[in-house]
Amino acid sequence: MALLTISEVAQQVGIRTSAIRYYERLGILLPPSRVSGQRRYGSTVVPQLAVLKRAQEVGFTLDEIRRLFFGFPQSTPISARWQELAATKLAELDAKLEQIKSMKALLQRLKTNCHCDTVERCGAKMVQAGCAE
Amino acid sequence: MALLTISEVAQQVGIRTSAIRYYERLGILLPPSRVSGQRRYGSTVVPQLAVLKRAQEVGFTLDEIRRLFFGFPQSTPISARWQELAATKLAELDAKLEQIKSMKALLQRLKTNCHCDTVERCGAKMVQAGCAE
DNA sequence: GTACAAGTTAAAGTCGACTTTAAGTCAAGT
DNA sequence: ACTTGACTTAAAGTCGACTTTAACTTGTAC
Repeated sequence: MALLTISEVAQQVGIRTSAIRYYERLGILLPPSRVSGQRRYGSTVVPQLAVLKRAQEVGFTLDEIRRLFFGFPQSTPISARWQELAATKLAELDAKLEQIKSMKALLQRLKTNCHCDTVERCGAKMVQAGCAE
Repeated sequence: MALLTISEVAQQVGIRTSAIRYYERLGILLPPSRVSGQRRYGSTVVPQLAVLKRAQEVGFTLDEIRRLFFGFPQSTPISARWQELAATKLAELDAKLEQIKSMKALLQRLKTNCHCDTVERCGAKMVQAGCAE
């Protein structure tokens, strides 16, 4: 099984080499072997990075991803790890959803109900009742 | 009509004095008059900051807020300004809503459908079909 | 006259996820 | 011998919205 250079890994996964080095510095990727100073990766790093990428897509921070990889007893299957971290994250996503919905509602009211001429009038109404409400 | 010091303004609006100075540096607030070097504000600054705050609450950046205040012909009423900027912002908020919804969906599928043991297996499946799909 | 509170400035720090830069190493090809 | 290309590192830069810090001035109270 051939070892991969950092740029081969980057290309296969679709990220930059600088990101890979950054993940290593953060302790999300274990330091790989070296050949005359250069990193050489086994092929397992590709699926690892795929999981990292997917985890980012669903909203996990790099800190949480490090916990996903290294924050459980080694015997804990990845499925169980997902379970645990997903519960919290889903709640966070729900909170964000609600926040954006209320931003939308507030903006909609402002758009349709505001008839102010000046910033000062508009702001004065907001101080009292919220202008367009 | 009494002039307000920066900390009086800050207290009335519920923000820090450092934020007020920051807004002035960005050109969102006009430089006020001075008394022996210190800023003195007319009371119109309070509703102005109320509008700024509200604009932030509905998702506008400081750059967009500067446009709200100074990016239109002076005769343009604030209501018309809101109209124009709100249209774009509502579309952005909708996009964010959709993004979060798809993150939720993806995470949900991962949580309920993933039965992988190892990160490598899970990632390998993702490369192919997305694991839990 | 001196301490204190509140103001002033420019510059640097914060957070997260990286990227960019500068300077250097290394193996291979001509 | 020399160039090229790919790699290495540490440190600094980026974005946005501020805050914090350090050093300084000013007016007022005792």
